[in-house]
Amino acid sequence: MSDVTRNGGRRAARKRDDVLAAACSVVAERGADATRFTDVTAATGVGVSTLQYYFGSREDMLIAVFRFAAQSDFDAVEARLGGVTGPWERLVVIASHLTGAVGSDAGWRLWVESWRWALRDPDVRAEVLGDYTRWHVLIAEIIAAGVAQGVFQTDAAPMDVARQALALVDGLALPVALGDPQVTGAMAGDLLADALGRLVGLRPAAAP
Amino acid sequence: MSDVTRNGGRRAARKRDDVLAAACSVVAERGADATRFTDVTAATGVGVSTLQYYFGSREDMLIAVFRFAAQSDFDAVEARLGGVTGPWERLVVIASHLTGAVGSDAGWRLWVESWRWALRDPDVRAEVLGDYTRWHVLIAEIIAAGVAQGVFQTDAAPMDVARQALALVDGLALPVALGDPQVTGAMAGDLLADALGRLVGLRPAAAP
Amino acid sequence: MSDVTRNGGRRAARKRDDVLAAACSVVAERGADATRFTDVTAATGVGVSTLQYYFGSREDMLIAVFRFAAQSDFDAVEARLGGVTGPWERLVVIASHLTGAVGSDAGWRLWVESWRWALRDPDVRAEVLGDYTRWHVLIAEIIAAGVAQGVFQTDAAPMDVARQALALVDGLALPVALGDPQVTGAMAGDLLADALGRLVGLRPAAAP
Amino acid sequence: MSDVTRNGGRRAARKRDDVLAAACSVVAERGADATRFTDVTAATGVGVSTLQYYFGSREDMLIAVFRFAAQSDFDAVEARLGGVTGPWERLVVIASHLTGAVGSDAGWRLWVESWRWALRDPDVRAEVLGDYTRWHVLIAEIIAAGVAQGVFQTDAAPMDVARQALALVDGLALPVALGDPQVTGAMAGDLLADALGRLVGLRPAAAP
DNA sequence: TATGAATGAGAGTTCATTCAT
DNA sequence: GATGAATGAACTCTCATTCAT
Repeated sequence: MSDVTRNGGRRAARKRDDVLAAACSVVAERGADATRFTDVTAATGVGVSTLQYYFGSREDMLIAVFRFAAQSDFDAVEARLGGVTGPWERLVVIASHLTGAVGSDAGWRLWVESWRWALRDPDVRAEVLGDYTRWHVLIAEIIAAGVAQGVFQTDAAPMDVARQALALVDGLALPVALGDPQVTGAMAGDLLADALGRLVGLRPAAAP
Repeated sequence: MSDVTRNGGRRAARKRDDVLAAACSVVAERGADATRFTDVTAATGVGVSTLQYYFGSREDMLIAVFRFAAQSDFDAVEARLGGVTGPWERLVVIASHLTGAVGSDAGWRLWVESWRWALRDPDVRAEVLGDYTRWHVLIAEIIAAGVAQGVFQTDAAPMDVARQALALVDGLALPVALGDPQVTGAMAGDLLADALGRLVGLRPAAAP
Repeated sequence: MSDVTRNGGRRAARKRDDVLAAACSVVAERGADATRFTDVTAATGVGVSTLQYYFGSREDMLIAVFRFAAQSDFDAVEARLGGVTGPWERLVVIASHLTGAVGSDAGWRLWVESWRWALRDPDVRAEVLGDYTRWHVLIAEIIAAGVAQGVFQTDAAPMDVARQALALVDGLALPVALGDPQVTGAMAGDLLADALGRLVGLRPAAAP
Repeated sequence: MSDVTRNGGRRAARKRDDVLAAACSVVAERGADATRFTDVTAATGVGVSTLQYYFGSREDMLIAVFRFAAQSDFDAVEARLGGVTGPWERLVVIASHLTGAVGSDAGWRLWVESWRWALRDPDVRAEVLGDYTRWHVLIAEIIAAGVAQGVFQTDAAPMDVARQALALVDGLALPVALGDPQVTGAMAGDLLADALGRLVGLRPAAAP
């Protein structure tokens, strides 16, 4: 394979990823069921046939979008966790990312779209549950570390606390995404921090 | 007019409600976007044009389903709360209902479908937020009563605790609905009870 | 048959005629093909079933409209011809009526709708040709009288001249109805009078 | 691109035109309002979706038919005028074409369909008025030439005479198209020639 | 590698009509 | 005499997909 070909391949792969990123926005805005090839076409300037060439069927494209979005989310959080060492602060980073308090709520919307698709598609379900577990494990590790460091105080299993914590995050993202006037982003952040603090047994001294 | 006419009207209204109930099942199973007139037709034996005669457009039918399901949910919980007086027990009733620990998870699925639709339709959003507030208020009243009776101990505003509690319920329903093998219904119930207890400051003496 | 019944019948017949008149307006505005029961319903407040009770099928209703409109037109012209005695003046009355220079162009539009329907429906064609002949005869009589009185001068058969005259009227109504900015109603009237004058050999002395 | 591609494009364009020509017949026979996609499908063997791919919506197809027919008409007359030089003869060519004395009356029917559509659609109206003016101008030029050559004798403006002449043609086409037994094609031709002669002041010497 | 042409399947909607009252 | 409920037929349109280039 010549350099030219390889460069072409790389360029093509990059273009495919660009299209994928644009498709994410479209799916986040319109919803997966309502996303047609034409919508992605309009958002990217790439023809319908080309999309099919890249992804296969429409369903394959949507699944590619879910996977891409999930990975992007995880990557983004890992990047933001990079310099943060305190268990409580790490928890807050994750929470604020997922509730969309930082960044747009496209991530959360795609998360919901993935859930929904997973309800009916076994393959997607497996992937979503896997991602779900990745979050649980990540959070559980933070909690275990917090307990070990004496920042948190709880005798519950870290994995259980992680499940409770992630449930809280997901559940609080809803009214924010819906634009509930009674639950603004800032309020949601406070409610979330307060509840997380109670769940992990945040010791008063460490409270903000 | 005559009794016959009135009965005819009543019978018609009942038939419409029967269709609506069946449509709820269909939407819960297939998802709102994927629910076609023909799907409801297959589930009810009623012709497509009759569905349109009853509901108007397909969208109107879906919205009718959302409304019907939300009201049914609320009615069911109120019925189940009928003989329950203890604040903690009342809270558990609500939680167990919403996570589908009792009854099918059709209710929760429809709840998710409503959210999703609400993200894009302002009218539905207003209704969903209204329903959301109804739950908040119901839970807040229980919490306030629990605090007054000394069963709960928290200095947070009951409405805020209610928001945290409902978020937990919503968030924990997700893995259950997805059939996460690591979070069965029973486990979710325990996790939920434990977390709710921490949030409302359930006094040890009252713990089950 | 009691008086009450007869009055009821008369009242019913009048109502039917009112509906028919309203239906004429609807057909003139929307065109026969595009006129639905619903459109007439909206214009009259009468329910669809009642329209069917009055007229039978939709097609029957349209044919009733054509017949009603044709008769109304003829009646209106005869009324306007009542006090007019001069052949040239009588001709002008007819011309001005048909081109819609006087009154709305609903009459002309319905005339066109009748033509079109007649192209495909033999029964309507027979009626339209009959009406057409009525106009020819009426005009031919006027021309014969004009020639007899020495107001017109032509050696052509009056019936032939009548056919030419009516053709002119019909043909000039078109651009007026279309709102051709180059052929206003007044201009059309002048063109028509001029051309009719030439066709019937209007003697200069009688020219306006 | 390549010859093959270009041929493909040309072939496609030709096919579209074939379909258009067939659609003209269908519209002429059934009327525009009554022309369904399936009617054109039956007449061409081309699938419904292909028609939509070619023309867009059903309305767009009808408008394409109108435009195509109008242009065809004009082209045909220009072709027939090719070798004819005498003003009177040229006038007769136009008249005989428009009344369908030569060729089928599909052209005239489509002309009527265009009028009708133009009554309700502003875009079509503009096009129809434009075509109308083209005919007016063509006829006016002939009349002016005839006057200049001394074949015609009239002091009216050529454009006005053209309007009268075209009105006559349109108006006489009606009974012919309707199959009025009292006005056969030949008679209509005579009536038309006679009336046109009077309108343009055809000098006896030049009469046929 | 990338894309336009063509097409079939399926959906929502309109509308006249029938039936019962 | 008049009308609402219910329903089947027909139509337009959208959209994913296949084929050829």
